[in-house]
Formats: sequence, C-alpha cells, structure tokens
Amino acid sequence: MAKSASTGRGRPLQFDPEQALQQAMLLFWAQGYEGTSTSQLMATMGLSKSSLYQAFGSKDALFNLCLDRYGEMTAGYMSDTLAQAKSPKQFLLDLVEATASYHSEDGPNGCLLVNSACELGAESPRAGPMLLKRRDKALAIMQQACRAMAENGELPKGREPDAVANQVFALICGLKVMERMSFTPQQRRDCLQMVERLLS
Amino acid sequence: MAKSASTGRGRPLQFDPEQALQQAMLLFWAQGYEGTSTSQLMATMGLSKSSLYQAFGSKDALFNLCLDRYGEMTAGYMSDTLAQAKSPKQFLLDLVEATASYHSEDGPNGCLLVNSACELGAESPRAGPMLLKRRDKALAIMQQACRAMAENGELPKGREPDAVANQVFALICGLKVMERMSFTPQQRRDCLQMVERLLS
DNA sequence: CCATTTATGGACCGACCGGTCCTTTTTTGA
DNA sequence: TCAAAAAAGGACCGGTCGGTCCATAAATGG
Repeated sequence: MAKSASTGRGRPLQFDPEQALQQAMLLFWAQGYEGTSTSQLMATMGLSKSSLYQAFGSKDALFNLCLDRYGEMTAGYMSDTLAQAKSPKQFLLDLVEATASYHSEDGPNGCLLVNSACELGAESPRAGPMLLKRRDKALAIMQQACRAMAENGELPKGREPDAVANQVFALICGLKVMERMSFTPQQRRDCLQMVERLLS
Repeated sequence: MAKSASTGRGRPLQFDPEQALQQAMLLFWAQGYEGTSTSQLMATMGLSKSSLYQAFGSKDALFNLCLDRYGEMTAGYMSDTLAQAKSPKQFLLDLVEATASYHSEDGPNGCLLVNSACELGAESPRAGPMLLKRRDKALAIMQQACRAMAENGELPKGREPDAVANQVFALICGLKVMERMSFTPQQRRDCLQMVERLLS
C-alpha cells in the first residue's frame, strides 16, 4: 500500500502520498487516534474516501504508518545528530535543551508517540507493537550515546550507561507531556540542570 | 448534579454515586476519553442511560468530574503525606520512589491526568480548564515541599525551589508515561538516582 | 390512601462512524 | 484506436455514537 508507481499502467495518483501521509500525521498528532475521523483525514489529506482506503488500507493501518513515519523521522534526526556531534555528552545535552525549548507555532504540541502511548497504552492491539518498536528504537539511540560516553570516559563513575539512557528518556517524555500541558519553554528549561547534573 | 439526597421526597437512587463515579474514572483512565463510549460507561457504572444523564449531565461533565476526583484524590494523598513526612526532602524522594515502583495489577496504567492531557491537550475546550486546574494544584504541592526544603536549609545552594518543583514534576510525568509504555518498575527505578542527585 | 416527587428502563432520535462497492475518468501499452 | 489497468467520486451500508423523551416504578409527606 502507498506504493508510488510513477510508471504504472493506469491512471496516476492525483495526490502526493508522502504529503498526504504527512498531513495525516499532523492531524493524529494534534487530535489523537480516536479523536480523528476519516472525514477529517480525507479533508486534510486532500483525497476521497475510496482513494484513502485504496492507498492506505484502513484507519488503523494509516495510523501505524504515521507512527512509523514520525518515529523514523525523529530517530533519523537523532542518529544523524549523534553521529555528527562533537561528543555524545554534548549530543544528549543539546537534545534535552532542544526538547525543553521547543515551542510550536500553529503545529501540534508534544510528541505523537508519547501522546499515542498515553491515549491507547502500549498493550493496545491497535498500535501497541508499533509503539513498542519505536520506543525501543528511540531508547537504543540514547543507549548508544550513553555507552559511547562511557567508552570515552565522559561518564562519571558509578553511572550505568543504560540506566542513564532510561533517565534521559524519562526526562524527555516528561518534557513532552509538559509541552502538551501548556507549560512554557521557560518553565521547561528549568529541567536542563537536571541532565547537566546527571552527566557531570 | 450527583447530589446525594438521602432524605429526598421521591424514589431513592438505586446506585451509589460515589462508586459509580469511581468506576467511570477507572474506565476513562484505562481507555481515554474518546475511547470510552456511553454504553461502556452505563455497563461499568451499573446504571441506565437516563440515570447516567440525569445524575451527571453529559459525557463531558462526567469526564470532568472524574478528572477532578482523580486530581483531588492524588493531591489529597500528597498533601497528607507531605504534612506527616519527617522532612520535605524525604517526602519527595518517597513520592518519586513510589511512582517508579508502582505496578498495577489489573488496574489502569499511568496517570489519568497525564493520559488525558496527552490525548486532548490542555487547550481542549472539553477538559483543558480542569487539566490546568489539576496541573497547578499538583505543582503547588511540590512547590510547597521544595520551599519547605529551602527554609529548612535542606536544599543545596544554587537551587531555586520552584525550578526544583518543575524538575520533579517532569520526572514524575515521564515515569507515568513510561508506565503506560510498559517499561518495567525495574527500568523506571533507574530514574531514582536522578532525584537523589537533584536534592543532595 | 393519595398526590407529589424522583429515579428507572427502554424506545427513540439524527448524526456520524469506519468501511465497501460500483461507476466514471484518466492513463497506459499494444 | 482500443482494450486493460488503475484511481477517483460518491452513493451506500449497518452499526454505534451522544443525547432526549416518555411511560412506569418506587419512595415521600399529608
């Protein structure tokens, strides 16, 4: 599904699947899974119901595609930033700083994965497997950074790398919840000293 | 609404409003607002649709009552525990420890307020005002504890009490998200050393 | 015993839900 | 030019949504 057969035999798609998926993702992000209806999706994606179902299968499948896309985007960003960062420690500091300082203008608040996990739970048959997959992927990147810190000797004694990864993960989740709760960036930035203290 | 007129003139209620509200709260907690239907509410609350609407007004109103009840219960528990704790610092440590170690047997995961904020957002006309009210109440208790620490001289130098309250708040929200994401209590307990380091 | 008051069960409402299906349109390769 | 292929529009589906209404049941005070 969502195949882009540019040289297909029949009538070509009259919408851009990537852009449609992006719009669907933004809508789920803002409104949640249950709070988003197929007609709303049709409207923002700019296609009819039959096209939607032909291209994406079902609301569940579309939602999972959105979760996967979101997770892949953020994980990709994190991996790239980590690879280019001058040190794993600085990467973690920058990551938390960016999370705390973020403020969306007219975009959705919080994190689609956090929101979805809270709405549906990770045991939900609808999205549970995807949520766990993306949770583990995000966690793995933080573990990668923390282990690299340990190997570089940047990690203070007595800190288990994987435990530190869990701590950073918790902090970022908390910050994303606070964003959804309308805390200001200024209030959220109070949390930066927690990770600074954690890593030094 | 939900008045308990024990000496009313007419036919007495055939259900316990407190218990019905508790059951509704548990259902919203487990399934979210949009994921819970009126018929499910009728079933777990043990009353008919007309009784439900007569007693509670609407699904929105019932949900707000549940949020308020949940917030009042947790805030009351926190206030009492703080008042009786041998030190504000120990209260905060115990609070985070309990949050990290909690594991529900057959009860809902996570926090109703966190889940609802993530699902609906704090700007939602449905629940936004109540979510903000309860957010501020919970935060106020943590600020109270942090300020008491500062007055007792328990707070290390360079820590602003309200900033520390925000940090503890973020950590607890993160832990509640992780609970909803099926992290184990063992993984969540990794975060304890963060608050220990923060307060000493 | 009766009028009043209140709660209850259940029928009923229009709207919308997610999803299917069929017809029409637009493209391709032969 | 024409048959095959694929997408789009939109009617249509049963089910369920949140919510209302009314007749009935059960309690009260007089």
